[in-house]
Amino acid sequence: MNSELSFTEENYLKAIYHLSSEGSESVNTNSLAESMSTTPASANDMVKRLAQKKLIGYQKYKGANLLAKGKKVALSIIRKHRLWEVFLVEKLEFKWDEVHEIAEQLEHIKSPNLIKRLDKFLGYPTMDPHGDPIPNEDGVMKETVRASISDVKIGSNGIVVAVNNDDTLLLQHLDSIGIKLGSRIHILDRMDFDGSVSLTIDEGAKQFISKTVAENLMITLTEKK
Amino acid sequence: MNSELSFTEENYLKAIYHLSSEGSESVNTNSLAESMSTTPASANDMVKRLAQKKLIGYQKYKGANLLAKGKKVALSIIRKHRLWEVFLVEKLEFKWDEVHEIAEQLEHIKSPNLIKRLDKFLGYPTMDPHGDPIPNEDGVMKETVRASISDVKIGSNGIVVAVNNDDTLLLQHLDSIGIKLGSRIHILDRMDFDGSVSLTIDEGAKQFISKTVAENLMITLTEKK
DNA sequence: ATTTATTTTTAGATTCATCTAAATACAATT
DNA sequence: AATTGTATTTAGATGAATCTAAAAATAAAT
Repeated sequence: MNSELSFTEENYLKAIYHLSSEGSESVNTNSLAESMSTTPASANDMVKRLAQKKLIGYQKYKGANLLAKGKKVALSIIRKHRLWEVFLVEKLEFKWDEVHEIAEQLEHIKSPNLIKRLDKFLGYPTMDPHGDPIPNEDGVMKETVRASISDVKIGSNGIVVAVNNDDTLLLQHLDSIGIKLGSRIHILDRMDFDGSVSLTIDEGAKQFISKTVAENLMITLTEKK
Repeated sequence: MNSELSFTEENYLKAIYHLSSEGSESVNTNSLAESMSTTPASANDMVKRLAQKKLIGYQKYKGANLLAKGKKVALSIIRKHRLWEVFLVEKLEFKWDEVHEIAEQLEHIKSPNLIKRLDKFLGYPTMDPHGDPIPNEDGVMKETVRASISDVKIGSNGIVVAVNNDDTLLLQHLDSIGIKLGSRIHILDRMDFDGSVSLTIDEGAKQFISKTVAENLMITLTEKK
């Protein structure tokens, strides 16, 4: 009858949410296992457990999908993760590429009041330092219209709102060339032969970024500069 | 070779520290079990594991005592616990009787940097909201000279620095009669027949507290008012 | 429609933290 | 020194969360 979930259970729910974009489509065992850095057998064990607790739907060989209860949990974990990231960056002066793994731990702290008060203390932010939206208490978040730099038209202007990757090396590379959340981007050109992109950052000098970097950089489109 | 300790292991080390006042004397199985709200058998299992990891000294039937490594861990957990309590009270505006169980979770967050930055953010406090000293990075803490109100001479003045008890009812009672950390106390009299004490709080009107309350209230003695 | 390859599931083990119940050691008294 | 009582330890089980290795089901390709 203990409804407290383990850290692992919470992490699986979060992974299913992320893998199924909004928690609707069903997630197959192998990709879940990969996302959790574990074996398909372990993922399958966990899926059965979560299904028994009515947090996810699951039928043999058909994959897993979040049920209402499970989606609620996933969104609350994501909310906590992102609020803690804001705290770490804005209050403790961490760089935005250092906060992910600490937030992975903090997101599991259980307290009915803590997150409410943290949210207030931070001034009710709607985005985390990576530009991802923070769900409100009911799990609702404003989705921003965003696109990868590799998909956007030449001549577009936008603001960096997310990096689709937690790889520390990539994040540090971006830092070194001066790209951070909130940076204003103007797309100058895209090279057909290797997919690299030339652009300006905050109205600065022309720079090149590789196809891989372009693919992982998400911007929201803006009209002009 | 994984040196990461589980939450439970950390909690046992902390309990041994508290039970052996400074981690020197040895702690017997039964009191450790009681302090961890578990059975002597479980405590004994854990003691064997911690001894194998060279965190505590242990010989059959002789009890457990912290070794240098274990004491360091215990003090670092206590440091984290108390810093988080300061954060919760001073920044998130929790009352000081609400923070213990949240800090019990936060104290296990692992990050080489987090506590350093939190400490700085809080202005390097030396005491937690309950008046307990916060160990520095090397595990050193300034011990304040303190005494229970039930032991102190009539006519003494002091400042409330700690409550030797986490019982929520007691903490709420203190709150309701206006006693909090930092309150200035003047001892007027002690009744022999029931051990109750009359005193003033922050130069206010004369009040009575029961023997039990007096025993649990620790003050540091000050010269005058 | 078979065969082959991939994905998914099961079966059986392992480790951690716990338990109950029983055995053993130590301490205290007669 | 034998007895009684208490503290401590062991033995054996249990439930998570994991693993490897093997079996079964589904999907893809000839």
